[in-house]
Amino acid sequence: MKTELKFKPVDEQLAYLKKGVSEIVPEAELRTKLGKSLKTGKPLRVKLGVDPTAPDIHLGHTVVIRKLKHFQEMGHTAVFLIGDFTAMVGDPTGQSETRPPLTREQVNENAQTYLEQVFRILDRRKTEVRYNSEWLDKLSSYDIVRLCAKYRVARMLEREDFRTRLGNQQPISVHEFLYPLLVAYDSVVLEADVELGATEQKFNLLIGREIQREYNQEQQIAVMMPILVGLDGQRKMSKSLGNYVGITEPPQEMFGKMMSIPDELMWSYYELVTDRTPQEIAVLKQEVANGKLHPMDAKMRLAEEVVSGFQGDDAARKAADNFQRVFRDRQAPAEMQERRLRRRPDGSLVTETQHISASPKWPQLLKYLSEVESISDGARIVEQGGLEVNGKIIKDPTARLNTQNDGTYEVRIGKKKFLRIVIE
RNA sequence: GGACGGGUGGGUGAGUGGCUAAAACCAGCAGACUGUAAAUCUGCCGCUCCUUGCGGGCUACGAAGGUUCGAAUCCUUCCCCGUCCA
Repeated sequence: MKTELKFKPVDEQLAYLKKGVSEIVPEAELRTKLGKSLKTGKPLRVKLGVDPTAPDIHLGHTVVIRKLKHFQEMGHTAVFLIGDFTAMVGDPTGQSETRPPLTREQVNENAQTYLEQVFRILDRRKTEVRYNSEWLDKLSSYDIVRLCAKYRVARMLEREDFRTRLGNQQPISVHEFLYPLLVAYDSVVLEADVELGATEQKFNLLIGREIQREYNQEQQIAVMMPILVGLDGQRKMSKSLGNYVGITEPPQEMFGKMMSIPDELMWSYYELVTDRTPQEIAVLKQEVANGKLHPMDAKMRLAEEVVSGFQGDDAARKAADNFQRVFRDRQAPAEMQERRLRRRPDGSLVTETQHISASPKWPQLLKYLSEVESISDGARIVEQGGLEVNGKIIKDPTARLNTQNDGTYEVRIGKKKFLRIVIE
């Protein structure tokens, strides 16, 4: 009896896997490996290492995770490596200065939330999850010295961020040299056939190849994805720059953020964070170019697709409707976040965490509700006409919450924030 | 170990005794315009209090002390970074 072919033909696989990819080093070798796995029926081990340096993942992280998913869909083994050890070392990539190291507790907490979020994309049952502390914790000083002996300082200094820091008279700590070596060692332990990473990881991925060779192992293929540009259209998406879309954000928020990207950027988003084929994307682009499709509509489709990928079709549909309503028709959203305040017998108000006077000034109230950064910030917004309460703009920062009202206030802060304050 | 240079607000970076909550630029925020895009224009941009006044208080120029009516600016000690020499 004939066994069913476990893998698709090499060319078909390659075509699928190459979507959106920025570089494969070396591509010919990937073809060879795919061929071999097809023949032997043995899946490739595809490594993606992530350092849990923050509790949430955002759209930028998903680019490379999606690529891992593609390999998974082709029947290969997705090895999702959590760099719980390396997160404490700190990756110098793209850093203009030494990163403050994280504690083990922070790292562990982050790792948990990461995983939950990652499985919104990857198939949980088919993913091999590993933690590099598993082996890195056990290395002796001797092992580490041996590992260091396998690489040269001159090569290390070739790396751009080291070079520029050196040139700018900025500090580089010795331990930062260790990071790429440890990551490379992970590949040795995991016997990775392929390692995924963003283009900025090229250096690390290539060291992986060299170190594997030193350990007499078959070398991994480096598959690199472009960096997702953030909402500002300028810099890489990152939490610290605030130009990101978190994948657990409420649908409306996500939708709104997606709509705020510059038009030209949407094509790269289509390519990197949706399942559209390159052909489909080309058609859309064409339609926008010749005026058949309004850029805003194209962007709305993108936003809806992205939101539905994480929050489901219904939520995405709703978010899109809401966007129409609020920003095209300039109405208050159908559903507003509601904040409740309780009035105590003595007249003062309480939130979940604090006491407020009986009729607070708006800037203060907003600060207590954490809707503005500080009271000064709130006052600023009010003075500049950014506050609307029950359809009326309030410009006087000393204006107070008037108590004669029925206890419900529909509030708009700036262009994007809406909430309903209910006093009970 | 020695010589020299440096540490200013989210970032770059001016300021060398009062006019400095600290130039300028970037980022950010609000408003106008719009498609919550981009570009542009206007304003704001430490925190806080009130009776919102060119009002009061507090905090801030690596840290701690000191000099002075007054310090980011002067002195002392310490910490940190870089360059060169060994």
